[in-house]
Parts: sequence; structure tokens; C-alpha cells
Amino acid sequence: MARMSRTYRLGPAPTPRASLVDFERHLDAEQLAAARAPLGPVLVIAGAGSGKTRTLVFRLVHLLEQGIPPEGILLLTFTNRAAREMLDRAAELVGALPGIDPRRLQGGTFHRMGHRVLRRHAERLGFPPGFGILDTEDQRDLVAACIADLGLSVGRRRFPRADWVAALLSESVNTQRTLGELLAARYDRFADLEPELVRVAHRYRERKLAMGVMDFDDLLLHWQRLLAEHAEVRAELQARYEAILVDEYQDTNRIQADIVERLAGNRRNVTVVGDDAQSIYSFRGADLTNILEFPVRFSGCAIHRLTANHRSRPQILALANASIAHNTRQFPKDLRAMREDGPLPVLVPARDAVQQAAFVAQRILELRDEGFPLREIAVLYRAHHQSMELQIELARRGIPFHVRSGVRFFEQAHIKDVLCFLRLAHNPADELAFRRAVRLFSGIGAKTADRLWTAFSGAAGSAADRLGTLELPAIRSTAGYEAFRRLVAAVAELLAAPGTAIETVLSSMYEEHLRTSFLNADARVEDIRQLAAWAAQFPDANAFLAEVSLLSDLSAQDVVEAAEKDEFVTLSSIHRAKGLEWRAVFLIWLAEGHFPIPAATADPVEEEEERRCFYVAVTRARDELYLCHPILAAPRDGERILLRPSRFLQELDGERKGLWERWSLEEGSEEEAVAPPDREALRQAAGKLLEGD
DNA sequence: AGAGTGGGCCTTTTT
DNA sequence: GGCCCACTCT
Repeated sequence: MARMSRTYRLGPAPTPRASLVDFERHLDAEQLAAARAPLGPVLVIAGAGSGKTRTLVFRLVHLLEQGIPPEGILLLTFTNRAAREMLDRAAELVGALPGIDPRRLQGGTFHRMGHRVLRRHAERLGFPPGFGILDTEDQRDLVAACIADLGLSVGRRRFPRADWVAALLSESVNTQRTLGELLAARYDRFADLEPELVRVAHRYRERKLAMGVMDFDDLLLHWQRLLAEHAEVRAELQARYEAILVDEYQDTNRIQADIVERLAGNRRNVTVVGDDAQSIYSFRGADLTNILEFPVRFSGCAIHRLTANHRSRPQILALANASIAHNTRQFPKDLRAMREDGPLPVLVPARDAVQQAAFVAQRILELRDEGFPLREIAVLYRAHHQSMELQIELARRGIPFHVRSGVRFFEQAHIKDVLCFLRLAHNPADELAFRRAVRLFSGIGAKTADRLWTAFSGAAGSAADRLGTLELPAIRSTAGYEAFRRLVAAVAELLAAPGTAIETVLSSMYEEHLRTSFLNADARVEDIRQLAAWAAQFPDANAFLAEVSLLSDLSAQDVVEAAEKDEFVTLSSIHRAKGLEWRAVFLIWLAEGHFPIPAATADPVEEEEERRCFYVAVTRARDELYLCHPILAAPRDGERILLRPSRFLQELDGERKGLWERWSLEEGSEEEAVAPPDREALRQAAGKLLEGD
């Protein structure tokens, strides 16, 4: 199996010959069969590390070889990055082909591709072509405003919080169920509020329409509506996309599956790839039924299984297989390890989170000495806050790291503050942007913002026009308002130069605002400068704002990508680690009460999803796996709670079954956790094997 | 009246 | 770190 690249990198593009691409050289028999399956519906069940991405790339190349033009292929992936990676690899493989311009291949997330379609057809649905996109925070704020509009938050009768209501509306869209159905099935205690919640939903829809904005769910919902209700759009899209490829199909929800079916039309030329064992997005409406019932929806589909794991050492895979076997609702799995033996996974009980962090940090340094580059090491956890002690420890020791979880770049308050001036200047109907922007000026709070918005929204024309002509209500801070007016006018002049527009906001008032409000103002100012520099490459504010909404993390693009090429340990939530792999992986906080999260333990279905999450985490590791769990937690000052190892560890009974070896950290000497010497020989042998690859 | 501030409380995962 | 609420300051 030496010919199989462990890293999935394709290396230099092979010289195209008559057969163009040498499939046999790069693929095993299962992968080859899937990649070369005849046109028509194809389901590929691809176990973790079985070369799913590679197979999909070659499937894409195969479709091109069948004469489908690049623009006729639609690749839907879970992240923009995954799409980019696959399209690039496919482009490399077919690069020298005459007549094929691989840059015309289209791919991205469902949301991005929906956005692309909607930009062209928004007016059919009553939205402006340059409609804005609400992120989760905007969505919650608008829902809160709708609840207030309807007078539901007043009175002592407890109405659910805006973020809960927003999540409910979102779930309703993504699962394609009515609020009534959803309440009856899952939120019985609020069932009596159905009429009020329906009114909120209506109001929310109206206000988005009035503001000319869509939320993330709308990008799917309205795409689906276009396909369902506008025959000419449906015909156009069906004609354009001769082949559809969907990655991570196990994480699609009902509306996404419906879009795929409608796009596919009678041609039914759909390839979906996924692994039911890795479905971990049910909170976003992901429905395992999609992949389990694909053969029903697309009768006569070809089914291919990729069962050879080329990623992990057999010892790691054995642990993963043993764990997932505890789940009941799944395709039976027989994932075979293809690599040579490696070290056993290591179980590391730590006294507490601090000792756990110390162990991880120290072990990372040892691994680096043994030849593991830092970029080949990751620490994964269930919830972002579980990374805190480790972040402190790594910083203390000067170990460079990069955190993938947590608040994303574009969601930070200071970034959103600056952006709302561009949003407002671009779209004067954007009430959320108006309120947020105007309240940054001293002396203007919620009430004054209300009055100003009433006056502003009653005026006509562009944002600058309105501010010039509106009848100013009686407000306290006319100086603040005047500064706001001037700044918006200036930004409106700079819509064709978003980078400069951002610089203008920063220098006119925002930098000063940051410096008087925050100790870390320098870092925030630096973020905004970086944003401005990045914005400068866009032709106008509209294109820039759309990209900001859909990108969701800068890491998908330039900044962190550059950083990752350097030497950084990765810290990541398990969810964001999906599809990635490292030579050494640490899992931390594998303790009852923390993993699985307590909210998921009551329901066996949710517990199975947590176990899949654990499975995903374990299967990220290629060579070494460390399972860490603290024994003491200190939730509050002085309070100490004994933690048992996670049920996912207990049920494995790993010591007796030889699934792992246990390391004991010596009390009081966490600075010097010991690695048993016999591991050295193993590791060196492993290192040699790897180098020869 | 309304803007601004400080303390208590909770915190899953993400396009 | 963010949200909500109560309190103080203008």
C-alpha cells in the first residue's frame, strides 16, 4: 500500500496521456469503481479516512472526461474550503486538457451557491438584487425586535428568549416542519404559545422583506422556492447543471436534500458522498434519513462503499471501530486499517484541567523534538470553552497555536460595528445596521435611535439623501447625530472602495471609541486594519459584504491559511475539525458532564450523535492519539467535583481489551510527565515508515 | 427620561 | 465574554 499517499495530497499533476489521468495509479479498487461509476444517481458510503475527498475529485475528473463542461458541474460541500481544495485538485489533474477551463468549475457551500442563484433572481421574490445577509446575531436581534413589536415581551407571562425563538424558526425552515409540528414534537411546554410564535414568524418575514435582507436559512429557503415556484428558473438551472456532486451528505438537512432533488430533475445525475457514522450536525437540521434513504429517493442508484482506511494506524482505528459499534442507527461498518502498526492510543487521567493542559503542552514539545511538526498536531474538544486552560498554558510556554473554534473573525463586535456603516450606506433599509451604527455615538441610546430610525425610514432616497433631508426629532445629542451623519455620507461616497471606507470609519471615530472602551484596543484596531486591507481587493461594498457573510471565518481564506503553513498547533472544536487530519491528536475533557454534553444524555438519539462526535474526533488522528480526562473540576470558587471518565471511554473498557495504554502523571510534577521509554523505539520506527512514504 | 455602568449568571456544536 | 437587570448619573 506504499503507493497510497497517506496525506491525500495529489502531488505534482501527472502528465496527461491519451487516457488523460491515471486513475489506477491513485485509487484503490473501491475508490476506482465509485469514481468511474456510470452517470446517474450514485451513493458513496465512505468511512473515515477512506479517501472520500480523493474519490470525489476523481469522480469530478471522470465527469469532465465524459464530456460534461466544467460549468455544468455543481459541487456542493460543507465548507468553502473543501470546495476550493477539490476544485483545485481536479484542476491540477485536468490542467493540460485542451478545451477545458477548470476555473469554470463551480462549487461551494449550499448557502454560497444559493446566494449566487438568488443574486440573479432576487427580484422575482421581492428582494433587491443587492440584498444583505443577516448573521446569527442580527437574526436574533431582529427576532427580538419582532417580539417587542407585537408586545409579547411585556406582561409577566414569560415569553421565550429571542435566541430561543430564532433557533426555533431556523429549525422550522431547516427541517421543513411547521412551527406547530415542531412544538408538538419537541417543545411541548411551549405548545400553547403557537399562535404568538406564528405571529412572530410572520412579522420576522415581513421585516426581512422590508429591510431587503435574508438570513442564512433564507438562502436555502428562497433557493428552494425559486426551484419550486418558478418553472423558468428551474428549467434554467436544471439545464445548466448536468452533474451534481454533494460531499458530507450525512450532514445535509431536508431542505438541502430537496434542493438537490429539484436541481437533479429527470436527469438524476447526482453523486452523494458521506458517512452516516460522522453525522454530527443534527442541531442544524441535518437528517441522517437523507443518506439512509437516498436509495429510495433515487431508486436504482449505484451504491459504493469505501471500507479501507488509509489514514490511521490500526490501533487508532480499532478504538474508533469499537466505539461506534455502540451505536444502533447506522449502516453496518467494516472499516479496515491499511497502514502499518503504530503505538497504542494513550489514556491520560489528569488531576484537573490545569494538569491536563500542562501534560498536553509538554507532550507537544516532546513530539516536536521527535520530529512532529507543530502543524501536524491538534488538540480537539467538544466545546470551545474547554480550550481555555490550554490556551493559557501554551501561551505561557511560548508554543504557537491557532484556535479554530469560538467567535469567528467576522462575528466580533468591533468588526460588525465597522461593517454596519457600509451596510447602511449600501442599503438604507437595513434597520439593524442603522441602529447599531448610530448608537456608537455618545449620547445616543436605544430610545433616541428609535426616533431617529422613524425619521430616517420615513425619508426617501439614499442613506446620505435621507440624512440630509430628514426632519430631525427632538434629541439630546445633536453633536453625536451630526458626526454620524457626516460619517455615513463619507462612507456612501466610498462604496466603490470598501477598504478605504473602513479606514474612514476607523479614523473618524471608531479607533477613539475603541481606545476609550477596551484595554485590548490595539488588537481590535489591528483587526480592522487587516479587514480594510482585505476589503480593498473587492470592487464594491456589495461584493465585499456578501463575501463577509458567506465566508464566516477568515481562516478559510488568506490570513490563517498562511499561518497554518507555519508552525502552529491547532486547537479546534471537534465540529470544526471535521474533514481534517493530523499525525498526533489530543482529545481533552473526556469526562462525564463534559463529553457527552449533559443536555444530550437524556435522549438516546442525541447520545448516539455525541458518540459519533467522539468517533469523528478519534478518526482525525493518523499516528498518535491521546485521550485525556481531568478527575477534578472546579466549577466555582472552592467547589470541587469528582469527574468520572466519559461514558465513551468507560464503555470501551480499553485497558482490559488492549485498546489503549494508561499513563500516570506524577502528582506535583506535571512539568515532567513521563513518557515510557519503550515508546521511543516504536515512534522512531513509525517515523522512518512515514518518511519513506 | 434616558444614557451609561457594574454585578450576577450562563455558556454546544455552525452555514 | 456576553446578556440581563438594577442602579446611578446627566
